Amino acid sequence: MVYSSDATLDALFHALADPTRRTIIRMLAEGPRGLGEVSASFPISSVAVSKHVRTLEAAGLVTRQVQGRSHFCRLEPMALLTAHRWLQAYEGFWTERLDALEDLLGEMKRESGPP
Amino acid sequence: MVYSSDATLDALFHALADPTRRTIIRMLAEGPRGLGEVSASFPISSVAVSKHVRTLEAAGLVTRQVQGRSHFCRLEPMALLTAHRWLQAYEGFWTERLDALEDLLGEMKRESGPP
DNA sequence: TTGACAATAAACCATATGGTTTAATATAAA
DNA sequence: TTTATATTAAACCATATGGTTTATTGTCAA
Repeated sequence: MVYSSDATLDALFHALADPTRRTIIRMLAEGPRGLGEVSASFPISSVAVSKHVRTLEAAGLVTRQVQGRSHFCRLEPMALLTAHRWLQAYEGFWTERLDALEDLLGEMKRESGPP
Repeated sequence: MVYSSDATLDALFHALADPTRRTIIRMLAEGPRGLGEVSASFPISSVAVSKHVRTLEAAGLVTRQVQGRSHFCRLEPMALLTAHRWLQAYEGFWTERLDALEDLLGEMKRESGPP
């Protein structure tokens, strides 16, 4: 198992905790975009969007390629894997609950049963 | 597909973005604990821990059962499923990358090949 | 060379966050 | 009935956050 430091997870989950940043991620999942284009799709200032992108970069979720005066942003999905792995450690707990729920539903069906 | 509101994801990822709160989660994954016991295992004040637990409750990650003057906390793993599902939407992206990496490694092995 | 344009830096603001200490509240035990 | 215990409420503090507006900086185009 690969462990990620607290600081990494802090930055990662913090980056994901903002709706604007999650929207940027969804946007970049469709392909790399210029910062200008990203910025234009939000009702906040380009300065604010720029900061959000920096936060995403700090979390390793986005990388940037500068070309003249345009900056291109690319999603780094491997960073999401880190969060996914953290959650996977608890996967057993919810599947357990889902299974219990399924069993319960099965019983209810049998009880109200086929006439 | 079940969608979770922005506010839900905000609260959830924010709750996960703090190392103390993640430790509380790990602790409660072993079974329900009294708030006192949880509190005692951190170097911060019980008031601070209490606030963290409230944050976890707000995110739906923990529920509390009051028994006299003791409060018992229980992990609610289904809340984690919400975060997991959000991440799953991007699962394809990183598996793609992992596959590419695997292919590359395979090629390198073949090239340095069996003599 | 002179503007226009894309992006950041700096300064600023209101609010949120994570922590503290000191009441206050409710329950258990003496 | 006191007194001790478990927890929260309130007030406070330093710093972080998400936003703004106004310089700056660097690059492309006229």
